[in-house]
Amino acid sequence: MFAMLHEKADEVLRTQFPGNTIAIQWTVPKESSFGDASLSLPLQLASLLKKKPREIAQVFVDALKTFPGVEKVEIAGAGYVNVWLTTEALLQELGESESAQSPTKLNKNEKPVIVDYSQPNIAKPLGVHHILSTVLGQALCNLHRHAGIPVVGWNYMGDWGTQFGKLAVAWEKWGDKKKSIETYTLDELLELYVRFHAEAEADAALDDAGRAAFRKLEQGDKELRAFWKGVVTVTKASLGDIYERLHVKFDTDIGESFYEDKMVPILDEGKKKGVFTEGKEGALIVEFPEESKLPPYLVQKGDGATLYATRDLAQIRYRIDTYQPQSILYVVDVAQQLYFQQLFATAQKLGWELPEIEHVVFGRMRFAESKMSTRKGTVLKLEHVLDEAVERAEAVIHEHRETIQTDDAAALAEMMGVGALVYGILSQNRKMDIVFDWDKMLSFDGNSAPYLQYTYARARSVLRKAGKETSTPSFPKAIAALTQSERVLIRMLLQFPGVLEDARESRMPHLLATYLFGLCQDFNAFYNVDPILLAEGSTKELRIALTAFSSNVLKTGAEILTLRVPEKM
RNA sequence: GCCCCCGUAGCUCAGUGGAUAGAGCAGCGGGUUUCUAACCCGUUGGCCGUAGGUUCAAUUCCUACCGGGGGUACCA
Repeated sequence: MFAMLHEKADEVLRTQFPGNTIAIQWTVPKESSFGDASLSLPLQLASLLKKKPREIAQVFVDALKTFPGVEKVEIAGAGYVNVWLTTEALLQELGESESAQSPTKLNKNEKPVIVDYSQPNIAKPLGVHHILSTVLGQALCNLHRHAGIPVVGWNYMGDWGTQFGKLAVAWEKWGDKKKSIETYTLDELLELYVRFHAEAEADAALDDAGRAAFRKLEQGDKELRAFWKGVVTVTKASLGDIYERLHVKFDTDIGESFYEDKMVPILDEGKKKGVFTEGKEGALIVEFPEESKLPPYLVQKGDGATLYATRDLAQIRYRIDTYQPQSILYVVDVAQQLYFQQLFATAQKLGWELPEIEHVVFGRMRFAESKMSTRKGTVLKLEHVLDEAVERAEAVIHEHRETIQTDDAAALAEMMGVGALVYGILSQNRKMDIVFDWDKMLSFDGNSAPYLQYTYARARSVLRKAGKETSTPSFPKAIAALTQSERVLIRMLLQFPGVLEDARESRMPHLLATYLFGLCQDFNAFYNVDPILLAEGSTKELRIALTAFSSNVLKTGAEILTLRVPEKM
């Protein structure tokens, strides 16, 4: 229907006002008194043609008023064309949009999108701030998969670097040798790491020992390799539990260590091509043209050691060669924006044929009081925040013990608590900084995960009572007239496929979160005003179908955002 | 110094060329013989940081400035 409206308007534009290249853009008006679809094109045309906007609008009105499925067309305001659709057309359109509720079949011919996210450091527990990249990245993976696009979800582990040398030294000095390294907890490892930094402040020799140990590890020292492997094993096991709670899944967790033997060829290539040149103190750098305003980019230290930058170049090469991706998305915070500009510019200078490559930036998590530091051990652990969230959810559930319907309060608390935290992050524009505040992060009412979950449970409850729990929504052929709240809800439901597309293409999951919240508001308003089970005939049929449709959209949308919704609560 | 992001209601945030700038929280007033009141309805509250410019139309685009955050070669 909308596609046909678009064509018709385009036809009018081409035949009545030839020679104009303005794009037709139908919008869904905010106010329902402006119709189901609106066109502001006459205003643009008017200034180009030096004619009155309302006269131009009239041409569109005349052409559209007899169009099938159109109930009413009006000129409004300065020269808008507002179109109302017939009930039949709206319901038909709704039926056609239903496919957005289930994932599109995987298109195997399409090249994959690599999403690089989470990026934890080995030997350290996840801090709260890690949740940003983790859930944003997962939501982006889900959005693409839902559209049938192949995805490689990539957890790029920080499993290499000087910190292992330091940890090895700390373990050697203060560790409990009776315990094998695999039986250490992350907390115990962190303790060693923190102690190392505390003591290194007074004893500079420790740092040297740490660097020396890492060099030995790089050279393949057997004992250190075993230690390193043990630490990696311990960390992965511990991370796995948290990822499961967050409903986050990766396709690969190839980390930094994987690229150890893949950097020399890159360095050689860069030198041969004259892209890498000698900088201060024997370092290898990339210089960019004056007008780019990019400062030099360091790819090898003066002492010959490699850096994160070196590994990232090797990684781009590897990803292109192995996956031939259509795009690579780096879900990394804004502090590394310049770094990624330099990285991408360097890959270009090397003359590589690059896929679309984008730094999906997000703001930093700040703390009202003080900055976090892993080295000082002042990090707020993600696990702790999740537990606190679930505890708060339990308290809320307890408050509602008189009316609660759930069969599994523990599962509900987990769903609500974790959901509240995740929703708080995904409902905000990712570019904004987030100031960590317990009450703000763990909101349970208003625009929050529990509100979505409650709305879903309510809808499901109605469907259970109607005996329509499992059937797919079926809309009646004809309905006399729609109530105001039915119409508002239908218009909202119609927007779901477009929202998924916008959220995916702009890599902005909050568009989906905002939409779902709006849908809940419209559904709850409908639920409050229009009786569903007590209605009769085709009205009842319609309302049950709308309830089923809404609940399906809610569940689909929520799960793309990694949330879970309960059947009862 | 230079570069990037942010500045919208008391607070936290949506909206980013179009009609009267929205929501949540907080405040005030209502709604339960109806399918879950974890809800809904109404209401109070805005020089959209400041000043110019572009446009038929600017919170949205451009320029400058002010305020906050981040970055700016041997960390990742």
